[in-house]
This record gives sequence, C-alpha cells and structure tokens, in this order.
Amino acid sequence: MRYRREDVVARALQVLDDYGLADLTMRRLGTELGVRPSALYHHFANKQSLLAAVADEILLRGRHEPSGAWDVRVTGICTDLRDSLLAYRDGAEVVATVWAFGLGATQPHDDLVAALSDGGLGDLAPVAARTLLHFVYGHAVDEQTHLQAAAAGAIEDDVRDTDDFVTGLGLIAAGISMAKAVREASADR
Amino acid sequence: MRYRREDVVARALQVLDDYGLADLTMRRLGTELGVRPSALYHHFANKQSLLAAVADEILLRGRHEPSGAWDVRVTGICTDLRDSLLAYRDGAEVVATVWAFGLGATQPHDDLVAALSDGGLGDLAPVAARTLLHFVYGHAVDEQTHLQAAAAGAIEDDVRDTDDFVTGLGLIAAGISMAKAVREASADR
DNA sequence: TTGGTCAGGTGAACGGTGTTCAGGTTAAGG
DNA sequence: CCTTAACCTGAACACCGTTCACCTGACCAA
Repeated sequence: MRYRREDVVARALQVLDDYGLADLTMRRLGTELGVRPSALYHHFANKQSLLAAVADEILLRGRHEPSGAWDVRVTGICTDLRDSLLAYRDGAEVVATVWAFGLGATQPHDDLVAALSDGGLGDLAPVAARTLLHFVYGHAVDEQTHLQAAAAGAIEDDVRDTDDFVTGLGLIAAGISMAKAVREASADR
Repeated sequence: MRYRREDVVARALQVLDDYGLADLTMRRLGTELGVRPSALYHHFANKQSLLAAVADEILLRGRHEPSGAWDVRVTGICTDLRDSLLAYRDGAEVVATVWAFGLGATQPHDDLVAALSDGGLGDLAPVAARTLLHFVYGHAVDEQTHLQAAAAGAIEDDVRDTDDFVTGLGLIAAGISMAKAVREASADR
C-alpha cells in the first residue's frame, strides 16, 4: 500500500482525535499506516509541516462561508472556529500553535479581517481580528484542557463553558462596536 | 556545593533567559549547576513542576501591588503582567502554559477578579478576567515569537506591537465597562 | 516489449529527551 | 560521636525527531 500526502494527513488527524497530541508521534503515525517513520519524510519536511497540514484540515472541515451583516459575520466566524477546534481532541492546541508559528491556519484571521473591514473598522480591523483570535484560541485550549482533566477524573466537569464563551465574545464584540462608533464620530469631526 | 529548591529555580530562570525554553532541559540545567540531571528530581517531582516554579518566580519579580480606581487597576495589572512576561526570554509561553495546565501562575487571575469585583462586575468578573488573560497571554506569546524570528533575521521587526497591545486592551476594557453599564441599568429595572 | 525515471518505502543509525532507582555521600543536630 | 535525612551519583530505560544510503515497483516513452 502506497500513500499520498492527503492520506497521511487524514490518518494523522484520526490518530490525533483517538489518542491525543502527545501520542501523535512520527513513529506512532508510521505504525498506524504500516510504514517506517522515515517514510513520512517523503511527504513532509518535518513534523511541524505535518501539524500545519493537520491544522488546515481541521479548519477546512466544518467551514461555513461567512455571510450576513458584518457583526453577525464576526461572531459567526468565531463560533464556527470554536466548533472546529473542539471537534477533534487537542484540536485547539494544534491550530493555535500552528498559527502562532506562522506556518498556516490563516483562514480564520483572513475571514475576520475581511468582515471587520466591511464593517468599517478601517486600520483597527487587524488589531480587532487578532484580539478575537486570542480569545477564541485561549478559551478553546482552556476548555479542552479542562475537558481532558475531567475525563481523567481529576476534576468535575464544567458545563458553564459554552455560556462562558458567548459572554466573553460578547464583551469583545461590544468593545469593537464602541470603537467603531468612536471612530466614526471623530471622522465627521 | 549543595543546592536548595530556590537556587535551582533561580538558575533555571537564568538558563531560560540566556538560551530559551527549548534549551531549558534537565540535563542542561544539571550541567549548569554542576550536578547530574537525576539530582533535580530531589527538588521537583517532574519538569512541569520545575516550570511552574519558574513561572511563579517570573510573576513574583516585577510585581506591583494593584492600587487606584478599579478600571485603572485592571489595565495596570494587564500592563504589568505583559512587562513581566516580556522580561525573560520565552517568559510568556512558560507562564501561559503553566496557567493553562492549572499548576500555578494564578496571581494575575486572582488580582483581576478582585479588581473587577470591586468594580461591581458581579458574576461577570471571572469571565472578564479570563478574557483579559487570554488576550494578554496570546498577545505576549505572539510578540515574543515574532521578536525571536526577527532576531534570527527571518523577518523585519515590528515596533507597532506596543501600540497594538494598548489598542487591543482598550477594546476589551470598553466592552467591560459597557457590560457593567448594562448590568447596572437592568439592576434598577 | 523494453528500459528509464522517480515517488514512495526500508533499515539502521545518531543524538537527544524525561524519568527511575539502588546505592553512595555529606552536612546538621541530639 | 553518631545518627538521620537531605542531597547526589551512575547507569539504565523507553522514548523522541531526523538523516541517509539503498531498494522497489508503478508508470510512461521509445
């Protein structure tokens, strides 16, 4: 059996979801495919490239084309992004790390900047986009960590998390529309 | 020469600052102290505990007792926290990771919750505190990553980052005061 | 049909990691 | 002085990502 790049990515995503990021190792993935670890380096230059491809795949699946008014589009992008991150075990950490390293996972950022620019945020759009991203990533990583700790029986589970997310998102959204109002007021001095 | 726990932490912090998190290894730290790696396990149960102590040390140094009106206290805590994270190489990643794992670094969170509660945010205080933390940690990690990439000559450096921080922080702060206003308006129905 | 090309895979090694453990050593206190 | 406990050694264990010379088999042009 010979594999193509996408086959390896798909299998890596499955290993991630089944066993977690700590167990997503080149040797493990190789074994899962019935292949020596060194064979994987014919498809990816190194493990980080592999993880970048996995992150992009996570974002690609369950992607919804943003539509509607700019502000509902912004919260929609963030909510969909959160759902994507939580759809796979350790998905949040993988995507957040890849994005931080600048190796990929730029889709959510680009979508947010586009929506915010359409909303008239001007040069505030990039700052607002990154602020939103930091919140979504941070919150999702937290939630996934807690979820795993709860599954291990270390702590009792917290169902408040989803309310938590919309509340925090609402906080930032309110700040953004306030900044927009200030911006427009100073525009027609 | 025999060492105590705090000596090891201090030396670990120095190794972190001089060589970065990737080179802060048990063997490296042992060599730096003139000691076998196994000796370190008499002071810490594992590496994560060591890192937790390092994170707490980072936060302890350069700590300012919060004072003033609640809102200036909130932004003050966030700004001081950012300064602490950026004071040591890879400091942001260490503290953020330790906090995410729930092994320590709770001081900023506790301070923020206290300030926000004094500000009358009520049960919104914990959500707002974590939202602020996610922003500060995320932004600091980003900035430190870029800084390191710029030092390696990969990209040109970005001096906009500090303006970026206050802008983003202002965005969330605005959202918080708006939420507070809404909360108080609905209180005296 | 033949022969060449090349993506994909092998096998073995290299240098590193965190961690464990039985036993040795040394400073401090009764 | 002698005991106790904190500190440390030395060696190993089971992993990790990565490299490299070499092999293999499918495909395509001549």
